[in-house]
Amino acid sequence: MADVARRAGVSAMTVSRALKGTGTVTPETQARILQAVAELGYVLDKSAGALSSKKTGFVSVLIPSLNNSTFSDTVHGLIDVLDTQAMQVLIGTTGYSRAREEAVIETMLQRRPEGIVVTGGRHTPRARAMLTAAGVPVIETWEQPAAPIDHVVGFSNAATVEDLMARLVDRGYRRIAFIEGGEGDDPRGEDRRAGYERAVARHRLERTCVIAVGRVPISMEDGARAVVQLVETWPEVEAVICVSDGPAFGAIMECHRRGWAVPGRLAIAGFGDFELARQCWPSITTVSVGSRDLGRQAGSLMLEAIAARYAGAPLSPRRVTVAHTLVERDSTARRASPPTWAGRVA
Amino acid sequence: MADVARRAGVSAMTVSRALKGTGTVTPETQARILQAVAELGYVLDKSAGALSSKKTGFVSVLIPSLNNSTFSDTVHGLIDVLDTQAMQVLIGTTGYSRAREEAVIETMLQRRPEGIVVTGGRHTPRARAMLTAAGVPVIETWEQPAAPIDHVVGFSNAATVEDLMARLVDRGYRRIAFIEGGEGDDPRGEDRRAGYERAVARHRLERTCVIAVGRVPISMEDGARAVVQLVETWPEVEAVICVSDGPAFGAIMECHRRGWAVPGRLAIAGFGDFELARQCWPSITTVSVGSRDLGRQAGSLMLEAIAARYAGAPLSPRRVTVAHTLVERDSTARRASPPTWAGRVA
DNA sequence: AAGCCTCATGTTATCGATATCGTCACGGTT
DNA sequence: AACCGTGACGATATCGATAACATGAGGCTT
Repeated sequence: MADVARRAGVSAMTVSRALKGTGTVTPETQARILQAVAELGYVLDKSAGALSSKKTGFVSVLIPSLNNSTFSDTVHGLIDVLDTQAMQVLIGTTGYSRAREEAVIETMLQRRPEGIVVTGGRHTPRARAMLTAAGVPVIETWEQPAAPIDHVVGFSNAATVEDLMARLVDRGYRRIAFIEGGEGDDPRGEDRRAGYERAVARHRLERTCVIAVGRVPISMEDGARAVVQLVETWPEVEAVICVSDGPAFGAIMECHRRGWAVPGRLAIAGFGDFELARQCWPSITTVSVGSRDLGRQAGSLMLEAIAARYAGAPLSPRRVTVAHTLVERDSTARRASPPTWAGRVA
Repeated sequence: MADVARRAGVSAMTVSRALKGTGTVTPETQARILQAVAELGYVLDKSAGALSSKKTGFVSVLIPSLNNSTFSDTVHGLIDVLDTQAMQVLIGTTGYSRAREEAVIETMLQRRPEGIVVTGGRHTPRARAMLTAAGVPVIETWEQPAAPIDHVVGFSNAATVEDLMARLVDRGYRRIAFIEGGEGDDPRGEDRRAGYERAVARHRLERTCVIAVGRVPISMEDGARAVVQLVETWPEVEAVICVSDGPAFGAIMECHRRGWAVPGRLAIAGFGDFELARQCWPSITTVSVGSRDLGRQAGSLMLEAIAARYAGAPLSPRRVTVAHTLVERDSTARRASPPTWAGRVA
């Protein structure tokens, strides 16, 4: 930066002002500086800037995995918003493990983010302590923790599945099963299952039928395996809810392979409203939670919280509930099961 | 850090040494320091460390989008490897736009990454200039640029589709179409299409049939629309290759909806070997490029290049070609078309 | 026993920017 | 004409760590 200053015939301070738009600089000086910058190919060093201004321009976000389109949507939503204020998102993946989450949080804190967004509301005690002690806004997402660390932008996973169950019961299904992950730590999946169980009780259904397969996040293939296991174990089951759209899709494809009509033989629903659910044949009944919008809302709240903190009036903990929508599609249609091949095969 | 030093009765320098494992510190001193750290809840500030050591611990990676499972797989592979050396990955998304890529590169350079991984081999002139001038290892991935900036870990998109075409021709298909994106900048998609065209010429097929729909990256729904358009435009077409597995899946589902047997009426192939392709019914013939492994290889090369640079012997540009594999599945099976419903509908 | 090496630790300078305060010139006010 | 406010810019201190060199205590060599 000193080089640029010399070349433009000004002080480093003026260069700094010119480059970040703050303070007052004469248009001519500004032009001279920008030209010097261009000639020298100078690039501002934000690490240094961060050190003196105590603002890193980072917001950390922790998600279980990048491969899950649902969470990457949320991250995209966050980026959409934070990008407008030139804030950069530092992404960390926790691999559905609280222990890894704790480790990632520690790494992240070393970068002094101005805000932290985490997925879920259950953490190791040390993780929780670190988040609290960080002294920056924290947003927990995708759940509705009973005792939030700070802010929350989420929804109740249990409630979504309860609603879905109510709909299925309304459509006349009584023997409804649930497919979930067998190993690993997936609090949101557990909540959904709890919602299923509550619904079974509330609607006085005969019994709960839960098939647990694979390691979270369970795959399409796990769904395929699970549906077979389900039909073998409880042949009387009429409908099944999968913990997410991936396994629901796998289950449907397996039914195709075996010639089990969906929803004729078995109605299948998922969670998440992946693109796949809309495009699948039959289209999959699911719950939409608007992941990208969830990310955007978290982003806006984060900007507000950061600004408030610098203004000396930290935001008191906010709880934003994002709406979920039941998307009823063909895979649970009660009669005239749309995907029947009768008469359509050439 | 001074507080920790005082509490442990040592100098800040010793604390620094203890914390980053470098240098020599007596076990007792180490223990005392770690205890002071724990008591004070002190967290190292890497921005400051980066400034003085001139090592940020960042590697930037630019991908078109997080939502594309293929690229996130590559990023995961990168993280797998870089994590072992406590290097953090800074992810930037370019939204399939060279202009955005240029902007993101500039932002990234302000963070002084120790290495940069970009997707693709075509960039704006300024982007290229910035990458060159950055003075750190650069790896271009997912393509085989003719004139690389520095290192390359990729494959020829054209060659993969040529291979796939050869296989289809081998299976007896002669009228083969290609479905691609209509708007937007997707160099890899264009390469694949070029491979398709070369194959049409080489095998002396009657003509090229290209359907372009939607904006890149094209969706499942785009694939569904495209296949309808295809059958209407060229009813004689026997097989179609889609620019990726997403639209291939959408096309297959649309065929189901319309009662067009796959592969009986139309064989359909994709690209990328998404999980969906394996689980779909019929399973989708595709090209696998091992995205995660690609990421791992890029990661290893990056570590090597970074180490070499610090050792004063920068690595001369390397070109790593990752193998692609044809995965032939049911969606292009020539006869006894597996997915026929004859006799399986109850 | 003198000399040397090694190990653990301390001192000082520095990384590259920005916060803060100071300076100076200029134009408007009374 | 003296005064004051404002705008443009400079000088200095500082952010929090680490590189590089210095120091001193012991153990080892011959």
